[in-house]
Amino acid sequence: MPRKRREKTEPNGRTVNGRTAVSLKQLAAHLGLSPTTLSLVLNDAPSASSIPEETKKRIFAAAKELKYRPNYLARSLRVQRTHTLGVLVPELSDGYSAMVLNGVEAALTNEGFFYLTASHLHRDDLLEKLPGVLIERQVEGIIAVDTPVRFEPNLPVVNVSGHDEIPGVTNVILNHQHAAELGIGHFFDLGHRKIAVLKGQTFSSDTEIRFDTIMKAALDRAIPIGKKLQQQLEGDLPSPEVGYAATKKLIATGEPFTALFAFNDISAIGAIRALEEDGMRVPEDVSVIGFDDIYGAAFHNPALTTIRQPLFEMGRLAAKTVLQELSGERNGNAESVLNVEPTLIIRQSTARVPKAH
Amino acid sequence: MPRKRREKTEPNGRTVNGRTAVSLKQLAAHLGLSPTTLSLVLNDAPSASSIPEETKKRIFAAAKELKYRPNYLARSLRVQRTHTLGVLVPELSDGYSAMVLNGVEAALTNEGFFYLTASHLHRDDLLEKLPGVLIERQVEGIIAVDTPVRFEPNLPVVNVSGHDEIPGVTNVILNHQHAAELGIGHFFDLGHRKIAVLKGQTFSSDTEIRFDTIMKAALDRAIPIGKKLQQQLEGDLPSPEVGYAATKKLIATGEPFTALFAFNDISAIGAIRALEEDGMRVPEDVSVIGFDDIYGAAFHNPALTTIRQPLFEMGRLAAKTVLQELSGERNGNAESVLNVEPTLIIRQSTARVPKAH
DNA sequence: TCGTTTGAGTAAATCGTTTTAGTAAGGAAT
DNA sequence: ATTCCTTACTAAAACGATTTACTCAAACGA
Repeated sequence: MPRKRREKTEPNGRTVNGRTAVSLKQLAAHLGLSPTTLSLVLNDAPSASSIPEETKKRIFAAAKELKYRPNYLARSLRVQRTHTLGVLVPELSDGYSAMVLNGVEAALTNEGFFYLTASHLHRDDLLEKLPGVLIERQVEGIIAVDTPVRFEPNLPVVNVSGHDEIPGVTNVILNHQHAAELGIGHFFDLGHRKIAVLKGQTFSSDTEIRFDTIMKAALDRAIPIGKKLQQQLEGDLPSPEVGYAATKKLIATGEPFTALFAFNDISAIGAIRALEEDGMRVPEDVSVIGFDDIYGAAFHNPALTTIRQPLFEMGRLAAKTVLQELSGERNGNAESVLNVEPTLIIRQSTARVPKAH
Repeated sequence: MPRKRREKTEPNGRTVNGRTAVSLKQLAAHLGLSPTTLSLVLNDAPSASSIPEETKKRIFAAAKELKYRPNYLARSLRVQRTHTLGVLVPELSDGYSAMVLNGVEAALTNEGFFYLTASHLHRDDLLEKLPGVLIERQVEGIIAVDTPVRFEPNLPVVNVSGHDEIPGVTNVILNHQHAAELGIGHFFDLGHRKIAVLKGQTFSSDTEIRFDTIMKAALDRAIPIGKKLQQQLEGDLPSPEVGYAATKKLIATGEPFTALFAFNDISAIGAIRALEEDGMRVPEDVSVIGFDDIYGAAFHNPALTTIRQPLFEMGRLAAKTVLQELSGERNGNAESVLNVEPTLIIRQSTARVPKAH
């Protein structure tokens, strides 16, 4: 049973269903006016002031009637602005990037901007290629989310959770010292002295400072964290699996600990599973702190105590910053770091150190 | 401390750092050739066969040296193809859309396509406006994810989890009968006869069939599900909160049940929390089945038994379908439904019905 | 009455490509 | 010696807007 719609597609790919999308020229012809006049009126240009209301009305009416929609491509080409950004992310389904993207979008839509997303999946070839492709498509700026910047930043570039100081790249980063203080401080206050740490995967831009600041905060409280209590996450699946595996290894060393500082919520969830499988209850036997506060952290069982990163806010800030550079309100060479603050969210995965210890 | 980079930004917004992005014309001038020749050679057009290797080499060399990158806008305008799709989603951070987007992207990147994402947040004004804006930007097709299609589909449109039969719109949908059979069948096999259901929010496109098929599957086994054992999710937060609230209400009715079929994993997680708060253990006292199998379902505590939707696959299929329509391999008016199959993933949130019942 | 405004528009260039339809020079064929 | 191919290119139109620099008529001022 054939259904109605596009009866035919022109060789050029343009759709013809009764009425092809009208161009300004066609609309002008229809009205017996020149495209110039229409453009002036439709865009409310200053020089349209001499055009009588009467004519303007006719133009608007015809535009509505024939469903005229300016071709953004043509306009962009002419005015040399695409109102489009490129966003580089490792992957979309890890909860982290999606939340940042949400913030990006919130900042962009009001300004009439859109964005092209490109996932590099931690693949070197894509990390090389994608920025160029985005630039070819005339994006006006690039937001790299947890992604190393390996291209010449000759357009506004903001790196969310980027830690390399690259001229021309603005980094939006969490105050990691503060985050580490909050986490370790919380453990310390609960009486924990044997703390283990899950270090992030090598490809994650936060891995190093998060680890270093945690070590420092612990040391400041005279709680050195030995080699045996450090485990690095391995594998690039955005699933709790990696935290699970790392925690298994941690347990296997035999070194006792009463608290575990996970790299993020996802790995904390995997860690808890591993701990419980080994007969250690959370938080009765071991306290666990996550990082990020993704959706779901609150509803995990036990609900995750975690260091919240304002991911939405970070995305929004990144986008706002690019927009400011574009509008000239901000100089791309100005201050290269924008800090955001973490919050300690105390839930059920942490408790006082067990008596035995 | 001023840093180096874009020393200056031209009034037109184009970057000038030493070397402006070169145009084909400039490259041609540099070589003493015409833009035509370069275009022919660079695109390896058939008529470039008469150009000697020597010249071709010069052209490629110069292009590389001056970092020539064709302006995609100009090209798109000329050839009337943007190689860009628009994707409409309710929200990015709910895990569902992100997963579908992942699949979309996987199908697109090999084909040189990109996509613009637009979230409508269930807002009517955005649902009206966004499709038009995407079309203005000359997207070649639209993928609507769990989003009603309220615009004229005069370009390829695929709706993921869309259930309205709209001429010209292809729906990618899960085989819900099968899904319901799997879930209710599983409960039945475990001995459950008192089954409660969480119905989705009204705005979700899957709400109706999912509910209807579940009711039907239950009835087929002579287990009618009374009004009191049905609760509808309310609120549009993509968080377990809504499942939690609905389950509280369910409990409040006093009607006993030993199994709960949640609308999705997120709400299942909230439901489990509510149940446990009320002293009912999962799965010992109540069995819970989720839907979707999002990341995290496996690592929830208890691990969620769930009906998996192949979300990645659905995204990929949607994108592939649009591409096929564009290439003419597929007629947009052909078969309007593409089915994908669910899988029952048995984990820890379901068990045999307790003896007492 | 002549020059100057003002009003109501328009022609043409432009953005950076692609593509169609050539051209001009040299050699081969007749 | 003329025609006809090749070879190696190029001019110009086109895509669909925006924008600069006009034109032409009527009205106004002196």
